[in-house]
Amino acid sequence: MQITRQADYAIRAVRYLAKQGPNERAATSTVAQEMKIPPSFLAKIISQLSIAGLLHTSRGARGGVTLARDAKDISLLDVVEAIDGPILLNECVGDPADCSFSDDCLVHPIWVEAQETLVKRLRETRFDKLAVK
Amino acid sequence: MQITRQADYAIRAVRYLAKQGPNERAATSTVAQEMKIPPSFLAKIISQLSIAGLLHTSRGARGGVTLARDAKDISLLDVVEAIDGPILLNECVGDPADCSFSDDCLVHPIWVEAQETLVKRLRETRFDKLAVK
DNA sequence: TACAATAGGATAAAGATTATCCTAATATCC
DNA sequence: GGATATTAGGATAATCTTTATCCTATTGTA
Repeated sequence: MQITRQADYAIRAVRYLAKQGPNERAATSTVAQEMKIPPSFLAKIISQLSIAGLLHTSRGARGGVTLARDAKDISLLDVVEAIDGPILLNECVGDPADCSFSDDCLVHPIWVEAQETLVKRLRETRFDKLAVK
Repeated sequence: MQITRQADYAIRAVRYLAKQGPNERAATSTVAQEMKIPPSFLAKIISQLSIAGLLHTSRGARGGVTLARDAKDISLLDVVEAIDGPILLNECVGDPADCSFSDDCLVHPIWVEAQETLVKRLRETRFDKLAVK
């Protein structure tokens, strides 16, 4: 019942990028150093965030990473789900067909509601408020 | 970001026991069959729930399992934490010393609050409302 | 052309999860 | 007392997830 360390690293990286101007680029190695993330691991994470459309990357000398959109338009949920996949408190919430008790299971709606509350909270939280100072 | 299947099995088992009278005992094998849980796996789970003080077990012929207290005094949180350990949305919530950014990390309070909300919801939910019909 | 940077594949160690099986202990019933 | 039913708990193992590292290829800049 925990986000992975990868997701935490991803959050750190986006926090770092959120303090930069939109035309500044940071090298992965710089972000890694500043935010205490294993550099070769961060490369993978940045790649995933880029595939998810949250970051723009550019190669070559003077290349690097920027946010793909304004920090206020990137949520904690965006970043966590880009790395860990959809938040799911219990298997049955994603696919009620899994559960043989689906019809009369009184726990199911509890998980659904608790999950919605959590997801909502993470979706409301944007990186303009989380940026590294 | 998911409870384990073990925790889900534990919830099923407690749901089953919650429909019994306080002096009825169910054999692990019966619970396993009714709630579709691998029997030898359930034995371990029941053992943990018993250590956690949620169930009473008795050996020998006519032995079996009962709730250690009234269903209304057992929460979803009790059962989940007995199996999966404390709910922790991110490592840093449990031990801020882990995190080198503890002082000025703007994400930390978000995790704390979201976790508290989730925990509260699970603590409020009692098995008298969840019992198998 | 040299250099700086990301892209992405292969590999691997460690840990968590999901079980199964066997023997021991213990309580009940005849 | 002996047979039987039941939990207790240790050993084992397969599979998956997580957390990385390293190497080569590609690409952009000066």
